[in-house]
Amino acid sequence: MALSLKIEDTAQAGSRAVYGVTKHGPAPIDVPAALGSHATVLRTRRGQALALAQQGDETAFIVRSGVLMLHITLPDSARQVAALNFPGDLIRTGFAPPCAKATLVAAAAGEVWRLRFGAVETLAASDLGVMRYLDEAVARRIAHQTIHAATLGRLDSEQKVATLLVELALRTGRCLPQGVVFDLPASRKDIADYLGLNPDTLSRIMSRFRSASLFSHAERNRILVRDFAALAARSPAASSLMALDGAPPGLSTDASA
Amino acid sequence: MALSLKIEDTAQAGSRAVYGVTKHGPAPIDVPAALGSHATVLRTRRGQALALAQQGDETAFIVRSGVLMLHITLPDSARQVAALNFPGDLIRTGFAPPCAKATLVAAAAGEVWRLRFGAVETLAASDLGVMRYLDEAVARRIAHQTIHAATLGRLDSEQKVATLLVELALRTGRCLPQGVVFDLPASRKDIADYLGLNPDTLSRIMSRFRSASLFSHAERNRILVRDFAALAARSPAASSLMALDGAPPGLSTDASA
DNA sequence: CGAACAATTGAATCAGGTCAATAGTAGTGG
DNA sequence: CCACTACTATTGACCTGATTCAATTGTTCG
Repeated sequence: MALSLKIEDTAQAGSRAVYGVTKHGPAPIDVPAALGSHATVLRTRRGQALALAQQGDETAFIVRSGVLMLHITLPDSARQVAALNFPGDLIRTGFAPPCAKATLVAAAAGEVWRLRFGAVETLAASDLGVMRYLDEAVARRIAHQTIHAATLGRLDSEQKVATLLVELALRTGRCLPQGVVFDLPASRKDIADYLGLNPDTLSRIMSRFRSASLFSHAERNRILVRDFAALAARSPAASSLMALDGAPPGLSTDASA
Repeated sequence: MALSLKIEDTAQAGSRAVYGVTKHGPAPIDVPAALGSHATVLRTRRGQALALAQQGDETAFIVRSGVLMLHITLPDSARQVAALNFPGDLIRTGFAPPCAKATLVAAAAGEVWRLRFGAVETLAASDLGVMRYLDEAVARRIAHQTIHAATLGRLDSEQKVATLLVELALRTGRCLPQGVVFDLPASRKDIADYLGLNPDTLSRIMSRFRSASLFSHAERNRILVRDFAALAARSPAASSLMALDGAPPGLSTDASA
């Protein structure tokens, strides 16, 4: 059961994303190592689907690197990407609503720990650090979903896209002298499904932002934001996200003045 | 600290709602009594606001009866009702995103337990029942928010309203021979804010549903659904909600065949 | 009874969705 | 290395569902 990371998946386009992701972490609480010794380590590839439940048991997943999306499809309805999960985040079988098609899909190459939730509970009872992590992870997730609900329900499409970009910059971005760089972790379709837009509209808005110089494409699927503050100004959720996820060091957060 | 329910708040329009709410409960796990002995019991009145944090401490609220709404207002944005909380549900200070105006408002008269979250954690470490309740309550909430995200992001306005009515019927409805009865727990404005609609649109759709005989107004703010199955058929989330919250006994859930 | 407010409803507008045509971008096999 | 195919993304023209605005009706409460 102990960690045996003899996996070589520095494959494809994975490595860089991983570095970027793990590097900056004023993330509230670290994942207790105790959980690692009970986990099965999974290596994910972009697009790979993970079974949400392991042989009927309630299962927990902890993202170590990369990004995981939870896809939900209600009967007779379009798909919704319910959540993006970044390193440190926790997902449980019970988080997905019953009677809906739910899939956990890796958006980027990365590492995921899988645990039986029963084992996590047992651990939490004896190890206060684990309990704190669980409570903290869950509260952060709910706060995020709350922001996301406000985004879906009350923002117009430009604001929605700006909010996503801020979120990605905060959670997967690297700060370079020229600005913040991050990868779009999914296809236009997936991103549109996360924001409750359709892909055409999303594409239009990205073009609009690009021509307004809010960002530029370093290369395919990679985005460079020169002026983070200008981007943040377009998202009503920016300040909440920064408070929740922490701003990458050196960013214009403080320079908001 | 022990429960001292010497409160007479059978006031106003409260009583009936309360009965309806508490009666049918195939609700997954009951709130452990152990929590009650550490709780401050609050009596709520419709419209009353509760402070989300108690003197800076992380605070937990458990709804015993009535309905609580979490209002969120992102800067420069319209208000969003992030969640409706029914009996058995748990709310924590940490669930509200930082940097946003967050308020906990009672939609109906009822009873709420307030606890320091630290005390809850301590209790959970020694009492497995409490831990189970917490995990369960949190998972249910996230599953609900996931459904809500899909509702906000992917359903049209009729489906949104149908989904809300199903949710209310399941969680606060009473089954009478003529059908299911429940109260609208908030003003049109609040309900619209929950669904990401504007009040005019909501009103139009309610009228449309009424003239399609999907429901009738027994009295002001009270709704009678004769044919629950017909209503459920309009909401893609109906089956998920029924699986999550349990259908009121005698309802056409089983008769879906 | 009348004032303040909540809900309904119609008409005009617009943001975003739909459809369709085009242009990029892998990936594959000669 | 270069076609060739299968996708994914972009963009324009058009259309529709939802919002906005405003006028009206209904409800609550002093």
